[in-house]
Amino acid sequence: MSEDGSRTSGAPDATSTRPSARDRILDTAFRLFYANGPRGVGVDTVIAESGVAKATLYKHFPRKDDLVLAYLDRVDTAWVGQLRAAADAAGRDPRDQLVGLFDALAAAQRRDGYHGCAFINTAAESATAPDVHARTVRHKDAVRTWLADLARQAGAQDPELLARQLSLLVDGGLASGVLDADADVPAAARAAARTLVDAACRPGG
Amino acid sequence: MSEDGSRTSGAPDATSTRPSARDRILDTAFRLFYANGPRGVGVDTVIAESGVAKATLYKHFPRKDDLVLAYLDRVDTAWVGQLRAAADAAGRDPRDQLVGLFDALAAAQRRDGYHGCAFINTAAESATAPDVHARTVRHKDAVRTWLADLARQAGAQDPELLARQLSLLVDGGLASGVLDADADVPAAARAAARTLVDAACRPGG
DNA sequence: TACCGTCCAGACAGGTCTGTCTGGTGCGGA
DNA sequence: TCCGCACCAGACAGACCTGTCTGGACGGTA
Repeated sequence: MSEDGSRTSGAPDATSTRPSARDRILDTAFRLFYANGPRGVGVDTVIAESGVAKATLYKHFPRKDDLVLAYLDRVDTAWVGQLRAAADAAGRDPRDQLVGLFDALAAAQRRDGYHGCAFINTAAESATAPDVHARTVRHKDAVRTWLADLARQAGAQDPELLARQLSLLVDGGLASGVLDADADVPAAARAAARTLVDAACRPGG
Repeated sequence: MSEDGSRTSGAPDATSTRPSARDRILDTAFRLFYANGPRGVGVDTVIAESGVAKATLYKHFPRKDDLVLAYLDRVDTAWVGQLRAAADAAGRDPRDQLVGLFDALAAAQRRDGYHGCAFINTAAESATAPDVHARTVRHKDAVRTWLADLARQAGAQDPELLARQLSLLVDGGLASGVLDADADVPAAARAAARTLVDAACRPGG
């Protein structure tokens, strides 16, 4: 995973050094891929907007697919971090955390250029791409495992089921984001989460 | 809307007439577009597999986008029909219908070549396509309006909210279908729907 | 027979895409 | 001073894509 140690050696002069070519490529790819879908962005565009030579790009990412996977890895880190932060901000009660994580959905919708779930979008446009497929499954599994842990801490009757249900709500909310960032969606998802969490954690239910 | 009256004149011999060129194009496009995404299928492939001349295809669908929209219209009709059929099969109680429609999700997942929601997939891969965008929004609105009607008949406290929540579950289930037809997804969605419907229709809730 | 509409077959132009290759620049260390 | 490394700039090949165009076959009708 960690292959880049350019930062560990210490930059001598932070003001004069611009980001490395690799970082510029990734930053540009992240922005363009999310906005247009990886398939909708040519390598030439990434090159032009990141101010990098073609040979440099292909040195760091021998295939375009490698760049797409690196993009997905970056999305994974960012999105999981946002979900955890929103959950933490909701307090110490795991039940509140399971509901509060939907604030990340609301925050994402408010951001400019919001366009739904990068994983779903990428998987949708590359039907036959085992690597993309695998990354997406791994990402969704990681989120669901985390949700199941929280559900277990919350004392849910069937933590796996609750995790899957909340995961459906998250994915549904993100999927609708491809179209229009309907402001009512996050609130509805959050309310549904509250209902499901309460029902799953009720002693008799 | 209705521009083709080839069927109304009455076919003289049903056994010897193969489908019209237009139908063959649409059938082939439906199959290929759903499997690979419209962007992943070239016009030449549609022509080859439907046994049609290029000029014929472009006579019926002057732009490839026109064919994509016709494909989405066909998906809309089919999917809405399946949802309504599943709801009807669940009995006469609107609450049962709101839950039973998730059987359509289960049935879809069992079908060979299942690949999630054609609308979401198409919208995801064509970020800047107003027509595709509009058709998808129209489709989702139609489903949600129907759900809201059912929710109103079921006596839900806030029919619009319940409709939106169930819609999220459907979309979430379909979105996950792009990856793997996880057999647990429809059951979880159905169970969540039951919980949400019960909570929304409870006198004190 | 002559005509017309629908259709098949395929060449073609013009564009975009990925990935390779050549050539030149600037910098740090031996 | 020389070498090696990372990088910039851009030409190029080969494949694929959309959309247009030509030429001909077939069936029904006057």
